[in-house]
Amino acid sequence: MNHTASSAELHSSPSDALAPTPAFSPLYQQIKGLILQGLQSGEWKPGEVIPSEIELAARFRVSQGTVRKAIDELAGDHLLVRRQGKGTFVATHAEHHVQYRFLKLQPDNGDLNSEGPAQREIIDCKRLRATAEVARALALRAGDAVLQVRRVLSFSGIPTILEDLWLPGSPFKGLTADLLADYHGPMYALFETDFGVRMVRADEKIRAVLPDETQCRLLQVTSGTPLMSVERVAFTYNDTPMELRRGLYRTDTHHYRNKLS
Amino acid sequence: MNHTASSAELHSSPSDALAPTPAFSPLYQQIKGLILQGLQSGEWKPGEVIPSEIELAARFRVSQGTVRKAIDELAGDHLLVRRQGKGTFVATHAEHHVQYRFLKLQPDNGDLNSEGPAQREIIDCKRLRATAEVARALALRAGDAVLQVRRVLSFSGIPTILEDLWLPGSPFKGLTADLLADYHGPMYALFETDFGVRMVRADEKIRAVLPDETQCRLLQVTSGTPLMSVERVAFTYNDTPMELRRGLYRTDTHHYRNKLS
DNA sequence: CAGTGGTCTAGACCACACT
DNA sequence: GTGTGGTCTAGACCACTGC
Repeated sequence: MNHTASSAELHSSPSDALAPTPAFSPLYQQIKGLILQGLQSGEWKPGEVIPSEIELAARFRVSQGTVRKAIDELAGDHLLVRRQGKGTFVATHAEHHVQYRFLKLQPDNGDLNSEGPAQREIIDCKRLRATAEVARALALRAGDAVLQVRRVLSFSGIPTILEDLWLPGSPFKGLTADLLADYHGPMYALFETDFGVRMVRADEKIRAVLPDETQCRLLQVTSGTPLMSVERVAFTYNDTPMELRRGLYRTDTHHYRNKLS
Repeated sequence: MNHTASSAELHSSPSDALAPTPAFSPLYQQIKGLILQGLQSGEWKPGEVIPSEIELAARFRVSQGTVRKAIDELAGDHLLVRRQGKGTFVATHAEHHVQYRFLKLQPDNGDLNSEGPAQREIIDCKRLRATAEVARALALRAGDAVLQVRRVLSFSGIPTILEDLWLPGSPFKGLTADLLADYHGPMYALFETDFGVRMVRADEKIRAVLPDETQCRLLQVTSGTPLMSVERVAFTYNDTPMELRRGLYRTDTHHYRNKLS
């Protein structure tokens, strides 16, 4: 194919000469954007196969190598998963292997499987109006409808994590305490299947804090027990914030693990 | 070139048929290993350029594309840095841009530059014998010589981080409190220039704790103040542990930031 | 200008999964 | 066997750096 011609189609119009950058972007970046569109639009849903590299190359009128590089980057971002001989799949939080990808707390004896799955208890799930703080985190306006969920996770019967979640009201219309309680599996998997919201990345701010009275009761600790406060904002495609989560972690039997590189 | 012939040279001997895996590894992985050797052996030092892709391709008798893929992975691991038009460089902790790559604590008002560099105070630097715990972390034997360093980092005059470091004795022979105090820049940069030790990755275990009396004094906090305990093991090439570091972070004006993806 | 990394292509062949 | 992703090659051209 003629590369120059095709990239002219894909490039932003050269007429906006006012742009500070010439806005050149390589073909594979543009292909990446097109595949991303397919993911956002729901053309390919979590867990499904996307078309083969050859098909995509034909559709976008580029070489297979260019599609390959685009998919490589998307796989690197954990948006796609490649499986040799089978195809390329849309990543999902519902797989047993990568379950709890965003939960970094683990038992002190590195044995992740020994303690089994967490026991979950939904304390509360109510509809309310966003405070200024919640609105800012979720890119809403103060007063917009939000859902608040409070739950406790226990390991081996010991309450270990107390979480408060805030979710934007409209995408999560229909979410109830019962729905959460009945679902077995990661909450982010439920969000995918029932609300079409896939969490792609997250930002955490961590501090050491002391619990208030309510928190003491729910986590069964005394008021002087130091806890980790983990404030997380999770994003879908397009860097849209879709969840604010405040976690309180007991770190007497568990620790937060971070790999730096 | 004849690919099969060349990879036969690079592959591990096919005679060890007892290996559970056929031990097949792609050419670019083997090239990656060869470049890694050059880095470990000190053939190319931090901050220096490595030979161009074309030169390496000629040296290893493979195509430029194969060298490219090897370098791509090493750059992804932050072992190399590519600079278009200039060449490929060995990564270093001495660059202003990526300084403190492993320090995730930052001021609550996201302004990383406003507070300027940390004030450092070396409290102690002494030679002693490894406890069982330190020995395990550093892959030494209990009783082996180690160096222990204690220091405090302050931001805007507020003592914020108290760190204890343990380093294996032999690679760091000659490290003194004066050397540390006189050096301006990241400690890991000093390790590179003066001891030929480059830290490549690290593992952190984080907890919330309360300080003991000594820690209270050094950080100027009361005994009930919750602090973050950050236990880090840092590794050089070949996954060799070279540092155990226990940090105590005040999180009243700062927080630990973690990006999940 | 020459040299470097960055992109794109086309084609061959290998490894793996399913049927 | 057929189709998928994975590897390797060779060659062309682009973008950036510094002489």
